[in-house]
Amino acid sequence: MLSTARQPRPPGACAACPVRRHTLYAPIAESRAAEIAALRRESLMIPARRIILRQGEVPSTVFVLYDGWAFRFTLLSDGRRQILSFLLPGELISLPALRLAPLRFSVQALTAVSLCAFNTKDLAGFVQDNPVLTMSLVNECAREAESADRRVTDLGRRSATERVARLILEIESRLRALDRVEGDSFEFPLRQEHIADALGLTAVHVSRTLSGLRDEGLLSLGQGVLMMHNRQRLLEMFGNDDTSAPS
Amino acid sequence: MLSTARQPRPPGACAACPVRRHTLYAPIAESRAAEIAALRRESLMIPARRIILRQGEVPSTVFVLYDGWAFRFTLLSDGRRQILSFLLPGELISLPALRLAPLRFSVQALTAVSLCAFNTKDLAGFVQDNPVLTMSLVNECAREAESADRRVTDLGRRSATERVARLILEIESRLRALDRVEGDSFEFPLRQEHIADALGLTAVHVSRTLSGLRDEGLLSLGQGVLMMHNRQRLLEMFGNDDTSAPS
DNA sequence: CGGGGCTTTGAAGCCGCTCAAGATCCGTGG
DNA sequence: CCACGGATCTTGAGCGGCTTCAAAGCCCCG
Repeated sequence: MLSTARQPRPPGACAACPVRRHTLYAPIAESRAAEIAALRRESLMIPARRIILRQGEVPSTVFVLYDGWAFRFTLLSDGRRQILSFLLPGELISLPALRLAPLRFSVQALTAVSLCAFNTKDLAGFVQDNPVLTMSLVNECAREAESADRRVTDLGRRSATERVARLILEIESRLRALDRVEGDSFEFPLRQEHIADALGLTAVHVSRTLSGLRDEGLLSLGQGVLMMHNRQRLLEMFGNDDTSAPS
Repeated sequence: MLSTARQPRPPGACAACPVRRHTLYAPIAESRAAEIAALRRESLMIPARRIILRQGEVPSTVFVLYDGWAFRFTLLSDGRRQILSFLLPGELISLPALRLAPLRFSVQALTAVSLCAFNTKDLAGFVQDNPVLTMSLVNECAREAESADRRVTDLGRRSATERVARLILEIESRLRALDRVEGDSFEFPLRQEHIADALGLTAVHVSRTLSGLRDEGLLSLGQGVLMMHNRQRLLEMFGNDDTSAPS
């Protein structure tokens, strides 16, 4: 069952890591997985809602999200929150940490998550010694920049309905790449408040917006599972410009 | 005189390049400037408003902006425009080009502009062969990501007045690092429509917003020159969270 | 002395916000 | 198994920030 509350899988041996091909170090030959394993310091299980990294700190640890969902965000002085991105299994938490500069955002577990921890300096050194990994890092960086540009465009120039639909399409596309979409439905643990804080809206208006999409027969959402009733039409209406990975 | 209409300086010898210490290849010893010079293919003068790079193409040339202003943007199918960032002298146009992937944005000259052109593959090779440059590239990338995050937060969670004030503070801070601020005033060639398209507003409302700031005695804007009458207060009111480089 | 681009100002309207009350869901403990 | 309580979602009513449409003023260049 696609339950939000299920426990995340604990990380196992790197050699058999199912998310490996989606991580930064994907290009490393399978035979060299031992080198990654040697770098790994430990693995962690963290409950939902726990803060993983705090804005302002200089983390000595870099995490790879093994299972579960997390998100990056900033808090304004008056309490308003902006979610900058959602993090899915296989993703690094996070690149900027490799700079040894103070973090400009915090990271919080959305569901319960499991993490692999690497020493920042060890990983940085390993990346520098492997040109192919460095390119992988630059690529990863560029992909993140593209996704930030897409979000800026959504916030600056699109309506609430467009934003919500496009966020859902983006997540579906990323989950599909992870092979976590079954038919037309997939795990979707975001609360409406998360959607609102990511898209510059209020939770109340997200509720109305989702009702609208539901009434149009485009999708339904409940029990932490999202179901697309008409993915084709959703794509035509909202995916035209540049959804990350159209299929 | 700080005129928008002045001709941009044409690039001279790399060894004497005044923007060198602000570019990607800043860490390269001055004595090795010849290696950069050898990579440079040509230099260009481009008039205001000309498109420099087009969304969708895979540019074989990477440009460094030597003098003048430019901006990155995307166009939606219905004609709406979102400006993603403004480019100032010394900056690369642009990183993602090094990936040899189709560009997700276009670049346009805001003022007349002079550029140094490098062959994409040559530059990519040079960067890969110099670990210190690779780190520089990653850093540059991370800085761009941070700035995109800041823009997302502004668009998602701040009022029109906050957005406009913070854009001005950001540009002032970047120009200051380039030593292009004289006292409280600096060159500011953006039309109100550029501000609007960068901040998710309309030009009309930017006009009202600027009037408000002017009436508060905070700044004045005309002839392509912006003057801060009370930088201190402007910083206190709008710079609290994370303006790129507070001074 | 025109004329085109840009800015300013006004009036009206709409999208999304705020405040508030109910309904529903879900984990917890009896 | 049921009852409770907190979190989440839904719905309504009224408001406000920003937009749209429009007209007039300004500025600079030719």
